[in-house]
Amino acid sequence: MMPRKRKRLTPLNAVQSKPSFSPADTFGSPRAVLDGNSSPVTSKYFTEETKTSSRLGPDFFNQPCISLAKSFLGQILVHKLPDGRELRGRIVETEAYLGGEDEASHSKGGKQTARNAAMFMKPGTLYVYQIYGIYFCMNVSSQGEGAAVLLRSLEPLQGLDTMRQLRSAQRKGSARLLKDWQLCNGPSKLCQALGINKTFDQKDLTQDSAVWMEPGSEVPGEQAVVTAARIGVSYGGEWAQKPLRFYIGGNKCVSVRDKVVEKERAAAE
DNA sequence: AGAGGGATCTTCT
DNA sequence: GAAGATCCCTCTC
Repeated sequence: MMPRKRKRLTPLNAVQSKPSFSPADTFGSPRAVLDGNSSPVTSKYFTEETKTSSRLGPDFFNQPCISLAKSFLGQILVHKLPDGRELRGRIVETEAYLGGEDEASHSKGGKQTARNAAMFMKPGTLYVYQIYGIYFCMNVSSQGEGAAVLLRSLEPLQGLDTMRQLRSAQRKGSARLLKDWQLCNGPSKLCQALGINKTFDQKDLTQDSAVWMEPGSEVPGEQAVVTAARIGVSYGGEWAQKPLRFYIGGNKCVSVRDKVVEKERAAAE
């Protein structure tokens, strides 16, 4: 009968339609800190090799799922917006979704569908899917048939004001200011904050010009990594309990902390 | 601090 | 036709 209402703007549209700048985004000091990429880096004294070499390559992504999930902790995810602004976040929480045997994975039973095709593509391929009709979650394909790593939270590093805009766009109480640590502390929050949507599905992190990963300067040691059960997968039977979630202990931006595991950890000192 | 419900729509049974 | 790798708001303790 009646056509369905459509009132929502996609986050990316929202950003692009912004007046190209945000007062808060401009740095107070004349000499801005890291302006990242952008501007004409035409100095002949700086080869661009230093820049391009900072992207994580195929060798990094070509790891078994669990190994990759842990290795992601501390690395930097970057999205360069169409207008040149770069959004950066440090990965602090991930989940491993193994192949066919994993009952909680979209690739359970080894079934490949139009939606999960990216899970079966080469390591470093993004798998982005929509959930609950309104949010997105982003994964990175790893070694192993149908295996991928879900990115659950980031510590925002650069472009925080843009992130705040993107996150507030759809929120009712947008007047309420989000704290820095609340910008990316959840799988769909980080997608919203970085402007990641379905169009990023099947993109290659080792090749794409708009999205990539960089090696972080502060990578946690084994000691600092907390291993716990995955979130929101109760339908997965015994697989729901398996320790396939990893996060940096004590980091404020982790979405869900496992107090029991952390207590055991402390006791094991 | 924790429980409960609504939003919203693609995907697969 | 039902459920979902979520988030946010509101209500209650």
